[in-house]
Amino acid sequence: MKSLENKKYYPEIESSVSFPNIEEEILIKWNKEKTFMESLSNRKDSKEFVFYDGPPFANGLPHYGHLLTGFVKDIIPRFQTMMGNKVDRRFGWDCHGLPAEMESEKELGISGRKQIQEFGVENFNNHCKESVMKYTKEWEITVGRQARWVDFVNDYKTMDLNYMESVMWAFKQLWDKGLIYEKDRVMPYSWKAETPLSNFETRLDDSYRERIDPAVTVKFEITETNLDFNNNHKSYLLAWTTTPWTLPSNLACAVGKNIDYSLITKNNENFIIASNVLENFTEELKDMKIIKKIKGEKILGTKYEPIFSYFKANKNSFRVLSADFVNTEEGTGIVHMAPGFGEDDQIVCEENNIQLVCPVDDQGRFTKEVTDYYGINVFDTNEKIILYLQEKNTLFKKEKYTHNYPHSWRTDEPLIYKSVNSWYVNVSSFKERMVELNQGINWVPNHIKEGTFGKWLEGAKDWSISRNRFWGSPIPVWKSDDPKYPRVDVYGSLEDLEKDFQVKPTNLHRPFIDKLTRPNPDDPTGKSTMKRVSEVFDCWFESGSMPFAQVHYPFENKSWFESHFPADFIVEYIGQTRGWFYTMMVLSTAIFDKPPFKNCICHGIVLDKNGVKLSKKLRNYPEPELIWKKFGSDSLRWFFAASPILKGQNLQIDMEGKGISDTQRLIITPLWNAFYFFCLYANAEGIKAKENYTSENPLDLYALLKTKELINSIENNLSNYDIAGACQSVPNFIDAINNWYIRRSRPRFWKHADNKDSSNAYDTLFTVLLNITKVLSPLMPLISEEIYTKLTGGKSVHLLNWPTTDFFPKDDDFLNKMDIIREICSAGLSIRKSNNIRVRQPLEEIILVGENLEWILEFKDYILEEINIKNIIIQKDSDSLYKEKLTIDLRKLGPKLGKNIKDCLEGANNYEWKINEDGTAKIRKYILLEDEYSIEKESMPGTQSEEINKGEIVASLKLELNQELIKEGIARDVLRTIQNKRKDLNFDISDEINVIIWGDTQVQSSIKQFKDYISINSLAKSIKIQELKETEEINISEEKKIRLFIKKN
RNA sequence: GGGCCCGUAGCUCAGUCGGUUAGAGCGCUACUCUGAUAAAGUAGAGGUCGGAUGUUCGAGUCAUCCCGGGCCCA
Repeated sequence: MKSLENKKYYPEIESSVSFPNIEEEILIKWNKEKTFMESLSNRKDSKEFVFYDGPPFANGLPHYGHLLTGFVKDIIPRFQTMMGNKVDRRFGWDCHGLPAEMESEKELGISGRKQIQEFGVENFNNHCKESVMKYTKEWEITVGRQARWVDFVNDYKTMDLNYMESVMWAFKQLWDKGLIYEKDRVMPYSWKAETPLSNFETRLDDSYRERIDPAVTVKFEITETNLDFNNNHKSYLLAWTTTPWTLPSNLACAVGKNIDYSLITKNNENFIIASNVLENFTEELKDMKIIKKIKGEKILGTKYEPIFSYFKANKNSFRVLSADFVNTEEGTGIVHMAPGFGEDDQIVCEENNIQLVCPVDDQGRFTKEVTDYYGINVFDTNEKIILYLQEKNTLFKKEKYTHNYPHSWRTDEPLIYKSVNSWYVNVSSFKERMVELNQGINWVPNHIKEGTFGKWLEGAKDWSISRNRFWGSPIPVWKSDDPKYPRVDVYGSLEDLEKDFQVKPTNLHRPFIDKLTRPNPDDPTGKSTMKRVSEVFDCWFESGSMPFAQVHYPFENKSWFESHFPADFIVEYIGQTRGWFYTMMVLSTAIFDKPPFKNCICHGIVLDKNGVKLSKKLRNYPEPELIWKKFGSDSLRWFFAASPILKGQNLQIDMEGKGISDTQRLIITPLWNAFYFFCLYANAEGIKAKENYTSENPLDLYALLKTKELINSIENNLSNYDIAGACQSVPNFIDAINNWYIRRSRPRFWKHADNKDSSNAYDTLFTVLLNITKVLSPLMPLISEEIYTKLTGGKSVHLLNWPTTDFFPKDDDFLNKMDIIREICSAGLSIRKSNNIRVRQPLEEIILVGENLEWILEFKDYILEEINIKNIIIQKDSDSLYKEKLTIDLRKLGPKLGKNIKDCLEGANNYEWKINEDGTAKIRKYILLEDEYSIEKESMPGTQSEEINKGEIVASLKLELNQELIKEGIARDVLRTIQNKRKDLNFDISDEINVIIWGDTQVQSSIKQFKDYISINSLAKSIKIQELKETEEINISEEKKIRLFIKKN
């Protein structure tokens, strides 16, 4: 069938290939040919599509979450590039912050502020600078292997001088707008790291762990109250706490106004406690008597004696206050308040003019006011304090309490809540504006806008942006060191600094920046000095500054920034609604009064098989390396892209990568097979195909229209940032091409290279493959590149424009027709199945009943061949095959008939209806208008007929056999048996053979009659009918057996 | 305790404006077909749509409550 002198226009493709190997070769090729750069320079003068790349922490290795984000960060820009836009992709690195410092401390074997200072801030920061970039190589390798195109050369780093200057500028902008203030506030505080942490810092690293703490219920002796206990005993408030160490700092107690409390008495002591917690104290309150029940508001104003006397003189203190946050879930319904160590406590006490006390130093030790515990870490004083309470007879109850408590992610020590001085952005003053601006952002999934993100903005609190640390952008505030001559200077540029300090800094890091001091201009004595405050920025302030800081705005690139802000598109995981999305929103609203981005995809979290977050400790995920080697990165990309994870849901991934192998098996391999088929036969026939949209062959038309449909679908979905939606249209398409178009067209691809229809087939398949490699290129960039380049010899599919559908056929109705043809074939096969008639047995005819079905005859051959039948009969109606069934339009009739709809429905289903001459229908006593019902065909019960296209067509097979048909069936059985034997003997497709067969007389006569048919299809040079005693009998069907011998010619 | 998301077949998920008998893909079983294809076709098994109550002629879909999971905030 093939001749050796045929010219081969396509590479010889293996049917089974190693996709990982192909991928690696493509990556090498891209590298060599600098394809990414070319894709950018091609679009030099095009409209820009602005993408912001969120900077990862540089000192960790990339994991699945990064891979996932990375795929999306690649898919959308590739698509937009093909759509004619220029899409810059600058990589960014988040260099500053606590993780970087902690890593350095570990590497240097030092810990804590004191040791860093001894080591030298300059040395320490130098080390941070090196250490923080140590995994950049690994990042480049991984990002490269996932076929993500990123510009690593022009990357930005948050530790660059230019970047830091822009951050400084941003702070000055906020300062000038009056949005910055400095204040003591209670914050999560790490006494190991000696710095407060922002609330999202404690969350993002999953810092909550189980911890067992003592929980004590203590007695506060009442000194003055309006309550009447009807006796003269001493009275006490019962309060509960899991942090006994905060008791020395107690300044008040709080109750809920509307909570019910009981006044009770036992053993000559009175107590106040919430009524519905009494059952938790049955033992301690055995034999108690309830004096009366009251609402919390009656207790307000009651005064008590502090347990510790350190702050006895504090004004307005030691009273019962009202607080909304009090509940009776745990404890006593009376909350002990230490405003130095609880945020809620602080707010309530401030409202009541109580000045807070905070007798704990930076390292978590009591200061000297607390004489008894001076210098001891607060956690170590818990037991000592409990002992003291016992001695003083103020301990009412002691328990162990297990709860989730935040820990420092690095050092594992429990955090404390502690009042510290910090710089704040007054976010609450413009949160309404953020909510408004948020309306202009398109979120994927949509519910993020009003849900997670919208709600977060509505409740936004002021943001603590300073950290008492070393490695970070400095807070650019200089203060007078003498409170008698106060002065504050804030700087927004290097130039401003130079003006006042006569030096232009070349490094804004500590300790260099701290060396800039000058005499206080407001101090006539000339003795005080302007010194920088010691804090550095929260690194989230820096990443939030990325839109402008990455280009050193406003000092450079002014017009660039103005045309590249806001971004068209960003993507990160859903948790960034508290992180990067949020901090960008804050800064962008405050400084520019604009949203920072227009479209944002929030993807979900990658989990293991059991729904547990992936973690290095658990090793509960396959190494990316393994996935690359086994399946390649396109499989992983598709697995992610087609999954619900892009709609904010979680995605489970198992150790063996099952979902990933399914992707390869169900998507990539079938696509490859279509390509392989094309190359195999085009080479065999010596054909060079060309792009051609004009074939009128129905199969070609169908393939082209399916392709057009696919292009439109992927384009619409990707334009709307619905990547999973784009993927979803592909399996159906591949099925149509492989299992219908190619299968039905197969004979057109061989043995008649000169034939017009054949070249149409080649051209069409070529055109289909060419177009799908284009539209799939964002979704599987490596495999589509391989197919494209092998198919066309072109440079790269990624340098092309998105295909236009202008050239494709317009007859979209044709698609429906062909789909009905496919349905008819399914019905035919189904009828065969239920009647137990094998497909090789030809049948006489298929009967199709319905209105206006003549068009089906155009497609006659496909049906005949697919279900092995001789003829098609089309009829208008047939009483024996179907009944007419009336279907009511419930949407219309439901409201009209109300309760009677049931009766009407029953009538319709029992065929108690008739159509009137005016087109109305009568069912039982109801009259239905013409548009309130429809008539469909319903096949008669039995095995011979099936409904198609929702009852518009009924198909039936004529099942009777005659001698001719039986003989032909036997001939096909024989052929199949010969073919199987060839396969068993490993003969080549083109080997010619000689055949000897023996069977009964019916078999013999079949073979004689269909000798040509058998020999042509099995490449048999000769077929002899001859007795074969030695060879085994083979069943060729349920009834027939033959003996068969074949050998190569 | 509050907010957001989710709960539909063994698995992964669709399910429009509430509408008659709840779908797809994968997996499983049987049969069929097959010289590009580790492919394909036909069928079968597999569902109290997390639970309850309510609204309605009618609820997977709407409302309320509860249960379970995830994320976030207290």
